[in-house]
Amino acid sequence: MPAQMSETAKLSHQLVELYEKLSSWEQDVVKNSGLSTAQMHTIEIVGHGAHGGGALRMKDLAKKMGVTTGTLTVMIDRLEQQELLKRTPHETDRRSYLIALTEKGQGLFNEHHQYHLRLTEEITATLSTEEQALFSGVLEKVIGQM
Amino acid sequence: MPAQMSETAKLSHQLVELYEKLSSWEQDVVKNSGLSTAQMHTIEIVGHGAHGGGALRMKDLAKKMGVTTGTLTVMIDRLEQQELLKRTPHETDRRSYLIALTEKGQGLFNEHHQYHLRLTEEITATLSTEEQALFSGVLEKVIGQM
DNA sequence: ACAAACATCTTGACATTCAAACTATATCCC
DNA sequence: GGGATATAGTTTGAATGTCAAGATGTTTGT
Repeated sequence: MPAQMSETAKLSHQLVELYEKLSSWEQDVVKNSGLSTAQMHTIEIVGHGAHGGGALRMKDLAKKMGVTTGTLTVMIDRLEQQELLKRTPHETDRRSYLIALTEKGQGLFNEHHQYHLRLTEEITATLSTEEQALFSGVLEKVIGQM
Repeated sequence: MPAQMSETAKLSHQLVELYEKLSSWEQDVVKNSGLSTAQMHTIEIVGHGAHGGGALRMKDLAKKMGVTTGTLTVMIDRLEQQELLKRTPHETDRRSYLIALTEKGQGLFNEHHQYHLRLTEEITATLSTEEQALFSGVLEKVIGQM
């Protein structure tokens, strides 16, 4: 089915392009913060966890980020040195820590979140309200498929 | 405008989520290839360049990837050792090389491209033909805004 | 209470990355 | 043409990121 295939190829290309652009946008934004992208990514995940399901343990955070706990140990060490986040003992499991943002880290997260909102506004500026709702609906389906 | 704002916040969150999922999907796929994600990314850019505008110089490739030329030198060294791509002298500028895929590299690129197509098919499986076309149209606008 | 499983940290070995210094070539300007 | 300047790529040194394997302390199941 060549017609169908060609539509898939087009969409695939667009997804790659979107990904590339988001990636380089994020790199540019992060560059001005003094952190590496990996460090900012950690801040983002921890910050999001704080909104959603609460503080994460090292293991869960590592899994979510796709790295080993050994990698995460030094990452958290560095961010803790910069007072952006902190380890607090798990209440019932003394092997575990819960990783949470400090006030300073929360501030950085909020600031970065604002950048995301601004980017989203920019890239949806040409869409009508209906198109935005539609885009959102399709994204929900697409994300659900992954 | 809180209603408008809330829609933007939702879209922003969805974009982040899409990005995260694409990212971890790519990591999983690449893991089984023996290359790092950065190396596969290089293969992808060079491969795409080959379709579009022809072979790239080191400097252009570095810019496209958001790394310094120093970083790219060792990246290309490694990929050349693995015979996935090669430097060829620039015809008129003897300071420059043109970076191109070898046959082996082209094979890897094609294989990876197939993975992308398959993923795209999967994640659009629940969309009707109209929704797909609509999604594609919105993506085009969005990408154009970046 | 004891063994097995678990969560984290530490260590050692590489890979990745950048900025800055360096080499070779190209371009500009007189 | 020829010297000054700019550019392309490489090399170097230092910091960061990464993993696998082993060590330590904790929890769980029996």
